[in-house]
Amino acid sequence: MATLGDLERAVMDVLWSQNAADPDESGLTANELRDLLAQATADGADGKELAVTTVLTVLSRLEKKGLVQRGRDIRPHRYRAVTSREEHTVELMHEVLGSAPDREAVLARFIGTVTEQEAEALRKILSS
Amino acid sequence: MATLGDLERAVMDVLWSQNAADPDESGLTANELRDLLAQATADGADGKELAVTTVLTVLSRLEKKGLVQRGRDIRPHRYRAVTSREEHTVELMHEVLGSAPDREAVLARFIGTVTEQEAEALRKILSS
DNA sequence: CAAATGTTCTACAGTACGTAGAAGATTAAG
DNA sequence: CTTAATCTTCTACGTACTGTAGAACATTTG
Repeated sequence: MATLGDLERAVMDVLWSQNAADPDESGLTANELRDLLAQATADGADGKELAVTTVLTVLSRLEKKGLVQRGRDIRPHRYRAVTSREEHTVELMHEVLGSAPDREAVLARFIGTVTEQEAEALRKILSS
Repeated sequence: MATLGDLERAVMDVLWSQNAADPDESGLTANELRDLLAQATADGADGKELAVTTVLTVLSRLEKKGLVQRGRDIRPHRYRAVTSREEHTVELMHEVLGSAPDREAVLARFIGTVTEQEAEALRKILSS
């Protein structure tokens, strides 16, 4: 599938948060994204403003990778994540799992490594 | 963690198969590996012999990534996978899962996507 | 229309990976 | 032990991906 770089990942994180907070939102513009990115990284120590073109380049690449959709009709284009973060994560997990010849063996081991709380949650889900 | 290239992956596959077939084996030499790789790809259409140095370079990189261990004491060095393919896959799944803020949500969705047979296996494992 | 704002093109540096030759190290053969 | 065969390390190069952004083109607004 698609392996993401640090910045690409950061952009997706912003888009995913946005989507989760306001599912009906039409998306973010490159400028809004740049500001949100600066904020997000400001927590740590970075907090630098990227050039808008940088953000746009990344967005184009993410679009090509199928992770981002852009509204081309309206003019400041608006970008949003195609899938939720959870869906994306599940896809990745499947991709990883699919690379193993013995899926069940992997699953068995995998289960052994999750927390008891998570195991409990899984039991519930599986019994329904 | 470590993302593997095509050749790196192919090498790991050979090492993992070897390990599975003969756990007490001391490993493979670069030359043996090269031959096995040629065989493996020969099934498809490739089947070309790589230069031994190519294999050695890849092995060094895999060693640096912590996926391969080499016997330096004996002289044709012998290489083997540090972990089993299953363990490795589980690690990757965890890595992916860990990148999500809501692990349980991801797990829930994930479960919904496995086959019924696998779900059954999971139930068994979780109930023990 | 001119100015402001937004988008696309092009570009470059850094890193990862596939690929392997050249040179140095070690073992085997005579 | 000296030479030949074998093995390992160093160095290198092309390609692809990513972060980064300026230059040029397009669109909207005043």
